[in-house]
Amino acid sequence: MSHAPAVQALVAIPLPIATEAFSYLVPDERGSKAVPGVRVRVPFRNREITGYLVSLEKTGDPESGARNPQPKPSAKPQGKVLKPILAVIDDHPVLSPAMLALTKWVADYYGSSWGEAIENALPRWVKFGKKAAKYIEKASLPAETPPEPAPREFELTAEQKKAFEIISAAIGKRPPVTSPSEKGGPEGISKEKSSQVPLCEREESPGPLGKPILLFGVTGSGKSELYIRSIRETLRRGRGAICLVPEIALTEQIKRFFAGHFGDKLEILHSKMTDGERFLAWKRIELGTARVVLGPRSAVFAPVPDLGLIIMDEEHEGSYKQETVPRYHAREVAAWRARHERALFLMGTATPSLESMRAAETGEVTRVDLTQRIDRKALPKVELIDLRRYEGEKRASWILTPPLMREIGKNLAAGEGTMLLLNRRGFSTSIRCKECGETEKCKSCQVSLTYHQEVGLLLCHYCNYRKKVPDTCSSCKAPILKFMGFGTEKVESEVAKFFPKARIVRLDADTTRKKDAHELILSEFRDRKVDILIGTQMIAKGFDFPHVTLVGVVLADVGLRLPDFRSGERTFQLLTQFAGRAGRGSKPGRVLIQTCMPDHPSVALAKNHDFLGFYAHETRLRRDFKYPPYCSLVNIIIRSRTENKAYQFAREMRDALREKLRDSFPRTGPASQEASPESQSEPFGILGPAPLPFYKLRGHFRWHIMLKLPLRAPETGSKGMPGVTEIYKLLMGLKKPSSVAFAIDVDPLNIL
DNA sequence: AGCACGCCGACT
DNA sequence: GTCGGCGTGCTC
Repeated sequence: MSHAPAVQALVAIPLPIATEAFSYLVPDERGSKAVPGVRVRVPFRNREITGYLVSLEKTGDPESGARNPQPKPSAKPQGKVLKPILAVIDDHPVLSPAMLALTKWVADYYGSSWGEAIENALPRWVKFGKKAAKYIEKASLPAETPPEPAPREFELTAEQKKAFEIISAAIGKRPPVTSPSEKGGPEGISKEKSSQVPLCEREESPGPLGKPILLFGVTGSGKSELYIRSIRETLRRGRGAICLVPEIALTEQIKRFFAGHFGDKLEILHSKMTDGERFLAWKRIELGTARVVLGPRSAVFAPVPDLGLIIMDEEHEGSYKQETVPRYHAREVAAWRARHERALFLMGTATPSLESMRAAETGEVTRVDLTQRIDRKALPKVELIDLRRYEGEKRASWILTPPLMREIGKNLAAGEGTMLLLNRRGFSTSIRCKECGETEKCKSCQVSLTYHQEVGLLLCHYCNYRKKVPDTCSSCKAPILKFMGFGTEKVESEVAKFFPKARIVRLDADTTRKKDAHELILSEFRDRKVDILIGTQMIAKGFDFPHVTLVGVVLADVGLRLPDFRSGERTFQLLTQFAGRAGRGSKPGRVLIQTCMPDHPSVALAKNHDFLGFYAHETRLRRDFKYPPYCSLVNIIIRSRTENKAYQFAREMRDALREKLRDSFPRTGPASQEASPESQSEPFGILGPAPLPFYKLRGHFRWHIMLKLPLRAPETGSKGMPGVTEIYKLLMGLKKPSSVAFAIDVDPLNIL
C-alpha cells in the first residue's frame, strides 16, 4: 500500500468516444513533465496511443480506488486500478490552458470527443513527430521577408472614422485577462481557476464593451482599411490579432492588401502549407515573434498569446462551417474565444447572416454601418432581365439575352473587364431521353448526371462518379438523347461563339483542380490578360478588380428552388456580393441579372442592394416557421448501405431522443406523431426521421432527425433542455449495427 | 477508431 | 473437425 500522495491525470483520447477523458496515474519520475497541455503515451485497452493531458488531480491513495474527495462527473475510475502514463512526449505544453478550455467547449457544443476537438485545433505535425527541434531556433528569428512596398495610406471617410472610433474604443477598453505573464508565454484565462481546466461553464455576461462588433458595410465601403487600422491599434497595445477569411484563395488578396503594414509580424496559416512551413508559422505565433495571423477558419485556433482581436471577413460565408468532425462554425468559436480571452471580435460583411443581424437586434452584438462606398462611388445600377419575356422568341442564343449580349459587346469594345456568373458547372445539367423522358442518373446518388464537354463524360456532382455518354437511353434503350440545361462550360462556349476575339477564362471547381490554378486564373484577369471571367460562385467572393465595369448573372434562379430554408438567403447574398464586384474603379459599374423570377424577394431586393429590406422579409419567414435564428437546430444524419437498417436505426434513435426529451418540451408526448415543419403550435421538438433531399448518396441511404430546440440549447441545455453533450452521450450509448453510421451536425448550414 | 471476443458457413 | 465471416462491446 502506497501512501505517497499520488497524482492522477485526465487524458483526452482523440477517438470518437463518449467519455470525455480517461484517468491515468502519473509515475513520480514523470511528475515534473506531466502538466496540462502535453501529449502523453498511454495504454489504451491492449494498445498504446497518444492522448492529451488535460488536467491533473491529486488523490490520497490511488489503490483504494473510487474515493475521490470531489468526484468528477467526467472521469470515473470506478474501483478499477488505474494504468500509468507510459511517457510524456513534450517538454512544453502544445496547448495553453486557454486552448484546452476552447477545445473543451468545441467538443461540448458540437458533439465530439474532447480529444477529437484538440486534434482538430492542432496542426498536422503535432500528430506525428518531433523532428521539430531544428526549426525552433529558426522560428524565433524574424522571418526573411522580401522588402515590402511602403503601405498605401488612405484617408478615412467620415463614416469610416466614426466606425473606427467605436472599434478602437472597444479595443482600448479590454485589458488582457492576466497581467502579462513572466515569459510572455501562452497564458490566457484567469488564474484563479486555470489549473482545473474545465472552467468553461462559467458564463460571465459580457459588458457593453465585451460585445462583438458587426461591421455592416456595403460592398466597396473600405472594410479592409478598417481591419488594418484595428490590427495596428491592437498591436500598439502589445496584443496579437487573428484575421479570418472565407477561403485560402482569399488569403492572397488580403495579404497583398496587408503588405507593408505588418512586415514580419504577419503570418499565414492554412492547411495547404507544407508541414515544415506550418510548423515554422505555428512556432513563430506561439513564441510571439509573429503577432498577426491570417487564414481560413482553422486559423481561429492559432496559438496567439495575449490575443486582443479576432477579425472575421465576410462573416456570412458558409465556408466558416467545418463539414467534418468537429463540425464547428468559426464564428461561434471566435466569439467564444474572444469572450474568454478578452479580445474584440470584429465581423465584417455587406450581407450579414441572419444570425448576426438578429444578434445585433437583441443587443448581443454592436452593429456599425458603412453606407457609402469610398470616394462616394455609386453602387452599380442593377437591371433585371425577365427571361419569361423571351420565351418562344427567336434569338441568336438561348443562354444570353440580347441586352446582355449588347453590354458584353460594348464592354469588350471599351476594353473593360466583364464577369459572368452561373452557379452551376459543367456543360449540360442533364441528358434526357426523348422517348421515355428519363434522365441519365448516378447509380449511387440518384441525381441527374451532368455532361462535361471538356472531359467528354457524364459526371455526378455529388460522388464524382463518371461515365461515357451512352448511345442509347439507359432505361428504354431508345437512341435519341437530348441535352438539357446548361452550366459554366456551356456559357463559355456560347460566349466564345459570339465573341470570337474575346479572351475568356473560366473559374470553377473543374478548372481549379490543379495546384495554384486558382491564383493563376485570377492574376491573369487582374493583369487584364483576359477580358471575360466566367465562373461559379467562386468569382463572387470579395475580389477587388477595379477594371470590372460589367457583371452579368446568366441565371439567378439556380438554387432558389432547393428544399433548404436558407436558399433565399444564399441567393440574395450571392447576387448582392456579385453585384458588388462591379464599378470598384474609377468608372461606374453595371449589373445585369437574367432570371425567371424577377419578383422573388431574393432577386427583387438584390436589385436595389436592399439588404435591410431582405432582412425584414426573410426574418418574418424565419420567425413564423421557427427556423434559425429563432431556434437552434441539431441535425442527425443516419446512413447505411442497407436501406432498412438506416431507417430502423433512425427510428430507434428517435424513440430514444423522445424518451430523453419527454419532459423538456411542454406538450410533446411520445404520442405526438412526426411533427410537420408547418405545425406552428409546436415550434420545438424532434422532427423525423425523414429521408434526406438526396436520399441515396454515394451508395448510402440517408435519413435524418432534426432537433428544433430553443435558442442556445446546444451549449447550455437551457430551460431544462439537455445540451448537445448529453445528446451526444445518449446517441453514442445506443447499440448500433456497424453497418449504420451517424453524424451530429449542430447549427447545420446545409440540410443535406 | 481499432481490436478482441463470439458464434455460424465451406474448406485443408 | 478448423479458418474466418463481421456483428457487438469496450477502452481509464
